[in-house]
Amino acid sequence: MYSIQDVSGRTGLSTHTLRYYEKEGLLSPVSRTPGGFRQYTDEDLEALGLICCLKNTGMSLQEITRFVRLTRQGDETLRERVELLREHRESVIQRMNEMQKYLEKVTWKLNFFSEKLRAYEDLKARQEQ
Amino acid sequence: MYSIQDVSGRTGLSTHTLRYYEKEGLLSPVSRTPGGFRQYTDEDLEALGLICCLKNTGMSLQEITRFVRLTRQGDETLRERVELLREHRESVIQRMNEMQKYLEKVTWKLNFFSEKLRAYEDLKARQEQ
DNA sequence: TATTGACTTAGAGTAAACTTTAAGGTTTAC
DNA sequence: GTAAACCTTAAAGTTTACTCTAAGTCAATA
Repeated sequence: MYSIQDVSGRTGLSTHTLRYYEKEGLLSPVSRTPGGFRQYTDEDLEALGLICCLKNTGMSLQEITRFVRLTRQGDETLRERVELLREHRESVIQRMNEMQKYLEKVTWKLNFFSEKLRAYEDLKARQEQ
Repeated sequence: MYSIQDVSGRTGLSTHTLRYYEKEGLLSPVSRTPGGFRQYTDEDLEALGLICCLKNTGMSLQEITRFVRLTRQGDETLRERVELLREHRESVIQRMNEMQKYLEKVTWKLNFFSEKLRAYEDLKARQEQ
């Protein structure tokens, strides 16, 4: 069992964000101590891991919420969930390919400017002589 | 020479966004017809290409604006621009590596659910018999 | 027992990057 | 020559994902 503070440390999400996610339905209601404090289970941490994974690959909180709701509805929704993940996976791959291309352009520009800088500094050095 | 509409079509940016970028200083003031209409040059298109490249690799408009301003200041700022691009390149590579790891997790989850779906449908088929 | 940190709800505030609206002027195709 | 299409600026509005504040109560630790 983990306090909200523990979970914040482990996930890198602020306590505000953790409560916000729960309120928005990204995370099932977390169990409480008799006094009403949140007690996160290993399962909750696992769920948060998947949420972060989806979020960090560009899925919107809205879509993640949809996925989580489907999960809660049980095996009836397996097909839909598989479909959702498959589409997400494709879009991530596509985005990574795009990124790769953009990265090549950045690298090209960087080399171009590096070369220009070298020439410029050579020139300055010669002028100072 | 290209109208704002042409450029919108070529870049995928809306005419609103093109004007917004110019107003915000991401793009140097575009030349005009006698009537005041924007006339984009090939150079402008080139500049927009770099802007989109940086934006699509996660650079904020603020940072892009900084980069563009440095470019306008000439060779004095070459070192700074090289530094900026180098740092950006590193951050893109790091993000891509992270994405790769997250993608593996998504793939794993997808396979897990696919298998579960297969088992579930088998079960249903057997029940229907 | 005092202090620190947790809890609640509700709602306001923030930042980025657009996106739309308002009110009007310019071009061009028929 | 006129209507449709396209242009202008300035400013307000939208969306996403938080982030913070308020105001009051409860729990745990030194």
